[in-house]
Amino acid sequence: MSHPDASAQAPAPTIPERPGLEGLEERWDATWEERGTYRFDRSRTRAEVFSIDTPPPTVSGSLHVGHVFSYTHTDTVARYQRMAGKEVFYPMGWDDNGLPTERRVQNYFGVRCEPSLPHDPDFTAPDDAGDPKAIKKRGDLAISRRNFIELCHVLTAEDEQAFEALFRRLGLSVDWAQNYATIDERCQRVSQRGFLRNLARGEAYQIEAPTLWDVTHRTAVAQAELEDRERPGAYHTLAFHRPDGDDIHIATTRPELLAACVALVAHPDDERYQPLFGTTVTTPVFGVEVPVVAHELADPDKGTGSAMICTFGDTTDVIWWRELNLNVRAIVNRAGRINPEPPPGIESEAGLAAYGRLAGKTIFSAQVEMVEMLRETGEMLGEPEPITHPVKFFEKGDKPLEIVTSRQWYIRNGGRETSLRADLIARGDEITWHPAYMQTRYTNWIDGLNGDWLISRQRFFGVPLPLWYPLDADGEPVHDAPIVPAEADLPVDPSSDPAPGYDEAQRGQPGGFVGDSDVMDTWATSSLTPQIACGWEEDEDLYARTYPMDLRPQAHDIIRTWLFSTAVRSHFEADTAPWAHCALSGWILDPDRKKMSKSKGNVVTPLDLLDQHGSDAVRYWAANGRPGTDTAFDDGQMKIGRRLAIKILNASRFVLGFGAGEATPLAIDPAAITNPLDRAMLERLADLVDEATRAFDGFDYARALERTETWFWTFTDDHVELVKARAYEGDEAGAESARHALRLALSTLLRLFAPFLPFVTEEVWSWWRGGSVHRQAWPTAAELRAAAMVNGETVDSAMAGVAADALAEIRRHKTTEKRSLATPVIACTITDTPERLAWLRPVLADVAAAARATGIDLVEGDALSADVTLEPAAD
RNA sequence: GGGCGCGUAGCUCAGCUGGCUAGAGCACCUCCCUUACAAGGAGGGGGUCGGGGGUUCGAGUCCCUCCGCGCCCACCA
Repeated sequence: MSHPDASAQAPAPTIPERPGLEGLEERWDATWEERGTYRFDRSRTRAEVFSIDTPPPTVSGSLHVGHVFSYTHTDTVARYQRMAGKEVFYPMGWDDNGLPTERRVQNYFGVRCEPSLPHDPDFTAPDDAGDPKAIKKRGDLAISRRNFIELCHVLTAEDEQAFEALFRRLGLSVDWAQNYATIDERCQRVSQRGFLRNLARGEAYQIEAPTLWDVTHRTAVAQAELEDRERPGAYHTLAFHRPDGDDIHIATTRPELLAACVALVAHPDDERYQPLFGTTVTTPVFGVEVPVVAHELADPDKGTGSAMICTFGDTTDVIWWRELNLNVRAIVNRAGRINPEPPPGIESEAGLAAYGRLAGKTIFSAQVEMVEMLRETGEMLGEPEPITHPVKFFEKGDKPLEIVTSRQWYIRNGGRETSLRADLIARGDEITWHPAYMQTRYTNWIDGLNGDWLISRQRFFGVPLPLWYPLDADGEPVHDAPIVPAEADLPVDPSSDPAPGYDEAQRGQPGGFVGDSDVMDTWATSSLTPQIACGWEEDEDLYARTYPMDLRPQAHDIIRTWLFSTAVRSHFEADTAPWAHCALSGWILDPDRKKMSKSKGNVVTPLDLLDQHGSDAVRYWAANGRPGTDTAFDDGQMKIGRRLAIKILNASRFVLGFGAGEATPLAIDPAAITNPLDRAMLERLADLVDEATRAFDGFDYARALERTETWFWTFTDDHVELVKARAYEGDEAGAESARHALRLALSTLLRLFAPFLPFVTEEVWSWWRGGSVHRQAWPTAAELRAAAMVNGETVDSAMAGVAADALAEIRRHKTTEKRSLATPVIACTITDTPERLAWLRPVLADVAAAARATGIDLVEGDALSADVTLEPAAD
């Protein structure tokens, strides 16, 4: 073992007179950094390494309490693994890629990204950055994508420093030398290489198809980025006309799409409509002839049992359109407005005139106008009937999604292939889920996929798709023949780098090339965090020692995005699951049981929290949150944590206060531990170590903490009280036994607490022992049981409980008599069962001393009771 | 509509494969300066374990059902 920390010299014991928690965070963070306490030792083999796929927090403002919560959970596990003998690979990443950063940069600098502009190497950030008034006056500055990304780096660099400072203050045992940012050059390279590999193997493909489209951001979005929101709407009942003159009625919430109607649909078993299948009807207002078709997705119980199919109103329309081979009659453009030109099929004069009234309008205005026209023609039955219904939104958008046809890039994810779907579900079985039921969400998500993973985004601040297209003689791009870069040239930006084999002058020229202007979805990069962190194709030595990783900690709401997409990429790239374990953390709820969020204005600043309570105390609260369980924000728990930390300081000071005159002060010599009570205590401590170890091995840090804490308080209240007198003034062997046992217990407890309370445990460790407590070996039950043994004989740990019970019984009398616990006991008789008395006898002297009794008589009986006579109160 | 989780003391929660009188902390009440700690200590009150059935010698724990809460997913005319 050549770890730098192992060689640190043991300091001379120095125990402060009045130990405190103030300033521990700064002092120990600096020391850990200086000593390289958490530095990853890359000489270790894969089997010796525990690697963590740390979630890169989104750098778009500030960290919140939820981060403190979940990152603490991971850190306790990391610290445990490190002490248990693993070399922990614990990197940190920053997710500065994507829309949130883009928005901040636009607003902060007053710039707008224009991918068609050439890169300006001399560009510098505007002087008036951060001054909204000045920016408003001058207006937004259009800049190239590469310049825009440079600005993103400027702004995120500041955030990243603040984040690192907070995480250090919190005591995360991250190796800060292992750092990445999802928009940095290495990540772009890995991301683009990953995509090119997918492309080469046929796992990535492009297709022109109906796509979920956010009109605000003007970008395509993926299924995983959808959310439903309840919105007011209304059923409009419209009359379509049969050739025989009868009408057929359908209900719709989107009458503005009537011009996009390509068919009516009803369930094949619906007798009302069976006679009409195969016939045609004409649409109201526009007079377009459309077929009546049958499909089992039509629900006879909804509306009138028949629906109009439009291109495209919702995802069901897309299914019907595809499976029934219907026409395209698109009317909504990418800006969310009605196209100026009518779609094919509208040919009558009245129809064209009606369409003219809609052209160019927003969806909302078009609906108003359409309803007006339907009223005019009398083809709407009654009035619209208001309803509230769920509408699909882009999770970061504020207008309902539309569906437009566009050319996009996809990665296969099982959404269209049952065998791949089964393979990916099976990957879930290779991962141990904590808690186990979270795997169901993964499986359900894959089962519910209805398409492949759309990765292209019509945005700017992201990793560009590393592709160009040749232009034909007419200057039209040949999409089927994408030009790819050599991997050695990555990363590339096709909007400023010329395509291989072309000059920049040929950009946009007939016979030249054009760069793909899209970027990849942010998940397309973050799905590669194991590859990024472990140095895939960048540092093969590191990769071999760290991948596949041991642990992915993350929040449960992004199983469908981050977790799943990571599984997809590792499946394709390495034919393996990305990690052995994943641990899903819960939410932080505010005291009203609502999810904490910025918009509700109930976010507490993490730094304030750490200042107010101390990092160990905040970590204590966090570590009490069960894996996967939502937890209420509770500063009461932080106060308890603080008290625990202070108690550790005081108890340690007491335990280490003995034995200044010993030959080797503060040594721990198991051979000196001979007293049965001391030995029984160590037996119990061994049980605790077993339990804490088991809990940690199952990633149940909360249980490990709870058991350790309970044990510790019993230790201070009972054992320390019982042996105090003997440690002070007992005979030499008895005093030595008490002191050595106390020190062994303290050494063990400090190590058990170290994952939770890294600062206070390190502080105490430094008074007394060399090196960092965080690089010590995790305690074992075996060493404690061995220490508790004398001449190969063990003691029954029940002894400790019997002694504590007897003492409690005497204390009860003193309390009931309203006397101080220091009151001397003149006479005392303890009654208990023969079995328990047998345990009590060997430790009776300690009980008597702790009770301030000169002697205790024992009487056999049915159960514990005590007859106590106290020294009379002096008036 | 499907799936998952939760419902134990006023509050926050433990209670792991069913087993001694259902626990902890906080809050509340009483008492105690005791030479590690008053940022402490000793004690006390408080629960039909969401309701109802069932399996079992025995159920907070297993099964069924109902009620309530939360989350995820869904093709939402």
